[in-house]
Amino acid sequence: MELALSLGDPSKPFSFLDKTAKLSSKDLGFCMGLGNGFKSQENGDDAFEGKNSTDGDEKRVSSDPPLQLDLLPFSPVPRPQSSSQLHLPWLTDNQTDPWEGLGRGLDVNRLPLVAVADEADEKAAVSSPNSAVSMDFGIRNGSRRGKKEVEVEAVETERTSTRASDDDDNGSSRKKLRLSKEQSAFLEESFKEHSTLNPKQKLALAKQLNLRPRQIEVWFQNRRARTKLKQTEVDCEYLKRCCETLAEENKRLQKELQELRALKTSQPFYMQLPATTLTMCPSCERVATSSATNASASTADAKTGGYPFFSSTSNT
DNA sequence: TCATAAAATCCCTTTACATCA
DNA sequence: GCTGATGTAAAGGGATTTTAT
Repeated sequence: MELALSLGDPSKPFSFLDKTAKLSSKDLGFCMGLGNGFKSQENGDDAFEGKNSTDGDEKRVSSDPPLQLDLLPFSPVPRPQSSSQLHLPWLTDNQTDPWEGLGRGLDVNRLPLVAVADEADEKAAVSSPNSAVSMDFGIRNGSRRGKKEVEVEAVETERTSTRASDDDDNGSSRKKLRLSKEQSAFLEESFKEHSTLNPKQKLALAKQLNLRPRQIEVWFQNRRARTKLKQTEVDCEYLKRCCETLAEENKRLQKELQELRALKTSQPFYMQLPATTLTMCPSCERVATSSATNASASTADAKTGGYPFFSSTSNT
């Protein structure tokens, strides 16, 4: 689906696409895009890919519009911290090894043993999606949490690990686990950088967070969906306001037109003045200003039987 | 070069579970 | 403790793209 609506400057109907235009609330014009079809320029795969432009995944066009909302004159929520602080594995441009920096990442005190493990461990991680190691993530990360929270998480750890073992027994049961705050935060940071992942990045994240790649994938899918939903809500709100504004404007113009018509009726020769010439299409009765000269106005008078409003010029 | 199947990934929708008031 | 609302992880399905044959 693709919906584009443009009011205002026709030369830049989609100024938000070139990312440089920031529409202000003072601008009468606005542009918006909903739905699919726009490649995210902001994502600029290179920044995400580092040098891994040969992965093939970068060719995929993100169907999401840029995350940043250009419709409304609000300031986007400032990012709490730069990605460099987190050292996301793929953010170092000169990095050829995707695993380089994993350990630096969240400074988990060398926590993710799986991060230094070989590929064989990935399968192990698959079988234990949310093991105690990952649940311990935040604690080792030095996050300040209350005792209760830690206790809850401990219980949750036990529960999830139990569930995981249950799932191993019964693969048909749907497992529902809560990602830890640290995992969510890290995923959020990753998402801020790029809303889509290539397989390498997915694997890196999975190892970093000790989750299954499928979980990373699903999380990003759900996250994109949430973003899109919020975006749609904001867009709808803005469109609603625009609609109201336009309705008011229309009402005002209609009223003005009515007054002019009344004036015309009461003062047939009012428009002998060399003022701005108004033209009206006789068929659709739309009025528009024109640069008509007095001469043309007088010509119109002749053609319209002395009614200067009705110019022969059709501006519709 | 073209056709095609397989794989991967996406989005969308739905379901199921966790949490909270 | 029960219940409804909400949030979200996960699954399933269809569409699209890429790749190998």
